[in-house]
Amino acid sequence: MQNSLDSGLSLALRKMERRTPLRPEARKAFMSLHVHRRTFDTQREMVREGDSNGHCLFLESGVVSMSKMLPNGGRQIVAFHVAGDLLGLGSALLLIADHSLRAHVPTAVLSIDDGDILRLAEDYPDIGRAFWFETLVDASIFREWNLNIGRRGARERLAHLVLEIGYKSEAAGLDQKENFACPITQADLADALGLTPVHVNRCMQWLRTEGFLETCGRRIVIPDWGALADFASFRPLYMHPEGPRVLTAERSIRSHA
Amino acid sequence: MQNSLDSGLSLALRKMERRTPLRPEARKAFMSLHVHRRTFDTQREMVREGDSNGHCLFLESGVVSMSKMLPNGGRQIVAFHVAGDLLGLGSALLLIADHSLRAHVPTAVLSIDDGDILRLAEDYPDIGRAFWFETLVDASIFREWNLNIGRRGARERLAHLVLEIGYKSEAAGLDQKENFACPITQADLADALGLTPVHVNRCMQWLRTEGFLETCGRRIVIPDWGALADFASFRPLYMHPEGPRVLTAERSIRSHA
DNA sequence: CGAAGTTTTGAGGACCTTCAAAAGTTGTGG
DNA sequence: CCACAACTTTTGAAGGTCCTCAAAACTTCG
Repeated sequence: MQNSLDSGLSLALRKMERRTPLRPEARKAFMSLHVHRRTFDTQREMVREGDSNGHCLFLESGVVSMSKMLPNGGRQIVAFHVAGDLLGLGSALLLIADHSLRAHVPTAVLSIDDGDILRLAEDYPDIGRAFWFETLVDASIFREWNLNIGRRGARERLAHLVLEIGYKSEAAGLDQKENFACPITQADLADALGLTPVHVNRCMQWLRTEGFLETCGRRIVIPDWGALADFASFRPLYMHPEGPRVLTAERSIRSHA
Repeated sequence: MQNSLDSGLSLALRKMERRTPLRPEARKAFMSLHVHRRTFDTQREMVREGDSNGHCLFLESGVVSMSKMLPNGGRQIVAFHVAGDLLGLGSALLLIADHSLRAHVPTAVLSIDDGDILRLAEDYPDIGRAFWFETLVDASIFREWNLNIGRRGARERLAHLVLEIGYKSEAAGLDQKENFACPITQADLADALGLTPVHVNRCMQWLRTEGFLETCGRRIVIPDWGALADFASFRPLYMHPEGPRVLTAERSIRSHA
């Protein structure tokens, strides 16, 4: 069993190291994390708003959304995650989950104890920095969603989300960004965009008739990436693919005391 | 000069320590940070989207907004900050600013070199954890804004923002949450809420006629906090006033190698 | 093959926007 | 201290985007 779990962790490590190279000791410590695999069916809630935290989740395969609810029943999806993502890094330090996590397809996660994550970040500063960076990127994506929901028209808004999902799928090594699986229903897209399912459907049709995209089954094809990116003013900088600042070699100058 | 700068830093420290107590060495290292004071007039841009980062800012006094622009001129304010807040912690690790910062009243900040922040986080794990926690809270607030903009009606949305500003003012020790300075124009509120200034004005009038709030000059009074919080489904949990998880004493169990 | 879920269609209406201008407030310099 | 300019808030009217409700067509899955 430990072997198959290892292979899952190494995916997380590979993804993290694409941005932040780690020192060998840190890599070894990461790989020796004690993990527990769990699987979830489609539409299954993995974490519920208000739960007390306890575990970080590494998404091995599948698609997961993070959402918040209103007392009147309104739901807002605030993020989508694909294989390779670290979910709920927040739970390492935040005591109570302020959001829910839901699987959109059959999904496998590796569950890691919060305390282990925290100790890892404390003992290995480069891992701590990598976690902090991931959190900063998440925050930046949330800001872009604010802009998207607050200030773009419905068609641009939908287009922007579709481009983001394609971009992330390619970055995760799952698909090409111009042709990718998108197993998210229009109702869920609506919840992510602050729109109604009916209106998402009409916007989707409009994007198709304009030739901006094609759908076949649960797959999306974007014939001219540049044209759609231009239409939606999509610039992937907000996902910070350039990676974090690297600390310069001169670590000696320590203090000003 | 160093003395007055010290008093600014100690405000930051006090605010951070309200959540995360630091060890004496860490506190001392924090206080010996090399800082540089800068002041900005009303409506002055402090950081522009696309700038390369270099400095974190500690907000000593004033009000600052973080915003993002669309090519068509649309602006979305994604956060407001008050005295005591650490702005642009992100710039420690993110190379390029994906947002602008603007002063809304005459404002003073202490500017700290990114590298110093990074080294501090690396050398003192408790400071690193405090920075990470601040970033997690910021991310949580962005999520709540997604929900606010995406799923609440205009009046609830405005009410929610007003409550957040009041709550933060009290938490920062500047005012009472039921009676606080709000030097933000309706046009800027509109940019934060994804609405037009005209509609913000009408919502404001409605909130007043319903008795939910009163305005006098640039001050807001909330006669019945509970009633307005209920109307806007405002629950401050998303700002995580409970503070971060504290690491248990047994630090010895290190690895599973 | 039937059941459940998802996408599509239609019609009417609400919420919020746009544009334009007046009234009120704040700040500045003579 | 007043006068004036600049900014902010307020008002009105008309229109568009997006919503609500409801039902039909299509797809997926057991």
